Amino acid sequence: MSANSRLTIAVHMLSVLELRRRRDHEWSTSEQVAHSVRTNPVVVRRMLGDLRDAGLVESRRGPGAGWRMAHDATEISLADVDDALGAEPAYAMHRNEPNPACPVARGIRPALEPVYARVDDVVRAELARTTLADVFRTTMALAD
Amino acid sequence: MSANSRLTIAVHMLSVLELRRRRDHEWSTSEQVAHSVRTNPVVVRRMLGDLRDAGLVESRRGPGAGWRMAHDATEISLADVDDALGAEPAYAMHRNEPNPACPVARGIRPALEPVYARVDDVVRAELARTTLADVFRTTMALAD
DNA sequence: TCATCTCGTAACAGATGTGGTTACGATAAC
DNA sequence: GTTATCGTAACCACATCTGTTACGAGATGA
Repeated sequence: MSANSRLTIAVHMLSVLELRRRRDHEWSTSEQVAHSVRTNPVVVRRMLGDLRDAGLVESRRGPGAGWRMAHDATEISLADVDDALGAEPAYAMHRNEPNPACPVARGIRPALEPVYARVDDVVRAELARTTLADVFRTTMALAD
Repeated sequence: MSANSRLTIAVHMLSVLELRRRRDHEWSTSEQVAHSVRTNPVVVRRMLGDLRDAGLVESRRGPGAGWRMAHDATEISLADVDDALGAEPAYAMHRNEPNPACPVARGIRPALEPVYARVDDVVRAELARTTLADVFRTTMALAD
């Protein structure tokens, strides 16, 4: 299984917050967000909870409570969202230690490390080029 | 769970083939490769089987059989290996259809698609810059 | 022909990650 | 105090990946 749809879901949730805010609903409930994503409100609260811990959204409790974005959509990039989700790099080293008796096993990890670091850099740089406002604008334009 | 150590393992296996070839062992068995990676020979045969289907390695059966690289290490890039493994993009769309009654749900996927496509492009481009020969050279240099 | 070696591959178990669900306490508005 | 909603634990279901056993297929050489 891959964890690779989490960024999509998070951006979807944030876009729902943005849409509702523009329609004069400052706060949105996990139930309302869940309805658009077609998932369970607990799933929404879990993921928005991660985003709140990273400072991207705010939550409020009690009646009339819910969630809202903590910043303007122009100030949040997809890289920020990916970070907030604790996303792991696309490529990782061995899960189990390889055999140190073999020179390949000893040297392969330090050899691949800088390669993977560069890959991670370009991914983050590319994600940083797009903001939630960009995504929201395109989303609305393509909704019909 | 993430499938993200597969490229590492594959490059490790190919490097073992390269090392043994340079030591005048043209063919290597899955048992020998498994010893360096510290895994099961069947795991090696499965993964090298994928690489063979992509034309990166060759296999032979019977006594004295095994595996060898099908090309020079300078001619195979990490992007080729990743392709051969059938690697999936780092980011994917929703697993379940979102609610078409919501404009965000309707527009979010076409809006994110080009973003993810660009991410995939830069990842592939970065991986294409490194060949197996590059990795092998660095691996040997860092083995001690 | 036969013994032997190794690949090729099916089948299954275990670990792990993600998402969905239920449940219930905490909090805040009225 | 009633009500709405978050916060979070607990559990299940499901998919993927890895490791393992098992055994047939193919090739070599005596």
